[in-house]
Amino acid sequence: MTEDTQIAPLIQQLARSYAAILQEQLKPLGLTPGQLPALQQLWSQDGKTQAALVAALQVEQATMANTLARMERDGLIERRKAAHDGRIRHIHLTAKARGLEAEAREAVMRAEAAFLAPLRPGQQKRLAEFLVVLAEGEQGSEGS
Amino acid sequence: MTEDTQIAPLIQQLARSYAAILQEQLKPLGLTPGQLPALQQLWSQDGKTQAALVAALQVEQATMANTLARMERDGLIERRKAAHDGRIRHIHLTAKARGLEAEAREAVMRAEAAFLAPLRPGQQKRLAEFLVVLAEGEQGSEGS
DNA sequence: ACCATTTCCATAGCGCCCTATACAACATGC
DNA sequence: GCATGTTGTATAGGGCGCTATGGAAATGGT
Repeated sequence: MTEDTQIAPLIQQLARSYAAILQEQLKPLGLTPGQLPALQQLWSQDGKTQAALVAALQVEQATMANTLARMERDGLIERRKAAHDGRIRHIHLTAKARGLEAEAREAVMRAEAAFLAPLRPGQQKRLAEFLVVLAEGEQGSEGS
Repeated sequence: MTEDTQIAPLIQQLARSYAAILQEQLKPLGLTPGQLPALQQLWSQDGKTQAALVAALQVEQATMANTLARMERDGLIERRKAAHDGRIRHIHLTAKARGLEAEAREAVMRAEAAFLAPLRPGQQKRLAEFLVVLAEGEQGSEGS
């Protein structure tokens, strides 16, 4: 029956499905899914610049600027301009954001677990391998 | 090193990556990725209602209404109200949209092929099986 | 010193997803 | 027959991704 299963649309659907699960887990914390990657970066090292976040997370600069604006509006971060270079703004977590780290980490783990629940651990591992190949093959596939 | 590879974010990234590839393939046709699912439904059977499209494609009703509004604006569809029931609007393709079917089909196949290129066919098949399990497990997991 | 370029960030505008709400048209109960 | 409920769409508003553009601060060449 299902001879051409159309993998790509499935992935898009799963991405939306996971976003919904994660959003539900994050709602009690007052966080949104899009804020998480930036928060994780800043939890590991506070004071990064926007350019550093853009480089670490694979999003466009404008996307990051907008996400940071929402996070500032929500009282999660402050942007302080560097003394020695007026272009650069270091992103600093507020006490509120620092206090959310443990709970957020648990929420992410719950979301990931719920998302992957239909697969057994061994299958999850093989799935991850395939996805990594796809992700690495997609960008800069040319060359060795 | 990579003990918890974080599968879900990978899927989100791949979904964005595929969207970019598909968008590039569709651009010459004047179509956008979000219009495709509705178009495919209508190519297979013209005149479906919005409710039928919502049921077939897994999106919210409001999302479909907005997508259809953009498609109407772009001259791809017409919405005609049913004679016997003033609530219902049958969605009909324009000649322009009908003429794009073959090219769009090829564009989708090219996008899918480019996306999956890093994996060999056998791996693609196993990946598809995993994803189907996830997709089916995610929605309505309760019951038999 | 100055002009051109580069670097870093912000803004405008759009696509597509969501929830919540509004509203018109049909269906039903009494 | 009329109020009540249900059904099919539309609208409002927001998140998060993108491209394109603008602007301010540093840098580099002459």
